[in-house]
Amino acid sequence: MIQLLSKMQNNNAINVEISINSGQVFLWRKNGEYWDGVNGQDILRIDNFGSIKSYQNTKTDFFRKKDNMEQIIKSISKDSTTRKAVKKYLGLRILKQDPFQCLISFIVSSNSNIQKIKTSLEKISRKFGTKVEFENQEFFLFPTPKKLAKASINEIRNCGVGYRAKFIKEAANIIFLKKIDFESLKKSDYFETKESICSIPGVGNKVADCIMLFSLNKLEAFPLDRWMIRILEKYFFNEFQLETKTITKKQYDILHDKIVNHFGPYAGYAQQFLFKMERENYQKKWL
DNA sequence: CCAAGGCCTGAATG
DNA sequence: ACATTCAGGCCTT
Repeated sequence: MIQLLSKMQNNNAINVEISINSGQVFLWRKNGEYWDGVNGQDILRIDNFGSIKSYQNTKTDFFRKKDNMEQIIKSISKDSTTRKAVKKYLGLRILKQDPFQCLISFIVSSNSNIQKIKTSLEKISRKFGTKVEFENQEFFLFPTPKKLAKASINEIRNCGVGYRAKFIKEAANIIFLKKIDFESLKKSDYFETKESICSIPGVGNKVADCIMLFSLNKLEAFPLDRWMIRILEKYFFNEFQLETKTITKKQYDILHDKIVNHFGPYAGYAQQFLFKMERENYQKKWL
């Protein structure tokens, strides 16, 4: 009985450090016992128990506390590799980010790495975001869609994003003009949402899955980057035979279908646990 | 529909 | 030192 109780508590626990250091967010820093980070037009301060203090006093469910982790873990634990990852990184959560910041972050992420993504996004915030003071410290909010839509490509490029600068400007403009509305996409299904955001320049399959998983509540999204492909080849060779070396759009769709068949509707959580485990195995740096 | 090549940049590799 | 390669992809040909 006591064992059962403690097991349940573990499954619902939140590990802030692990969650933030899992490649989902970039504008975060450790301040003593707190983690401070930029989330759109808000700044969050989080303590070790996952309690959130918000600059805008918004009640954001940043750690998705409403997700039933008991059920999710049970659902995705279809194989020994995933069970191992879940056990090792218990408390890892999918974070519910500001969608616009998430969109820009993952456009920046393409063909890049965490250190550089972080540097670029910090420059973008500092240059185009509003400076605010919170808990006696200086922060820059993430720029609004309007601000980035009006910025020149050269100004954006100077933040170290290279050829992605024009993607960022065009993406911001699409959101500013409300050609795509995140709130309505939150209510749409996976395929409809994916088709919509893949129309944004700089957004392909992988980036779209990140945006959907980390900010639009699509828990079946399963971002397939080089690391995940490597993981599938290494641990899931029998489950998902990868037919070609390069993942074309169609191959990506076929593979995603197989993945959801295997892991179920919360496949995105499986992805996050596996990704975290493998990156730690290779001692990759986070923030 | 698929394969191949180009792309900003900076850290790592030789 | 200095050149080449490579990294959480995407777009064009």
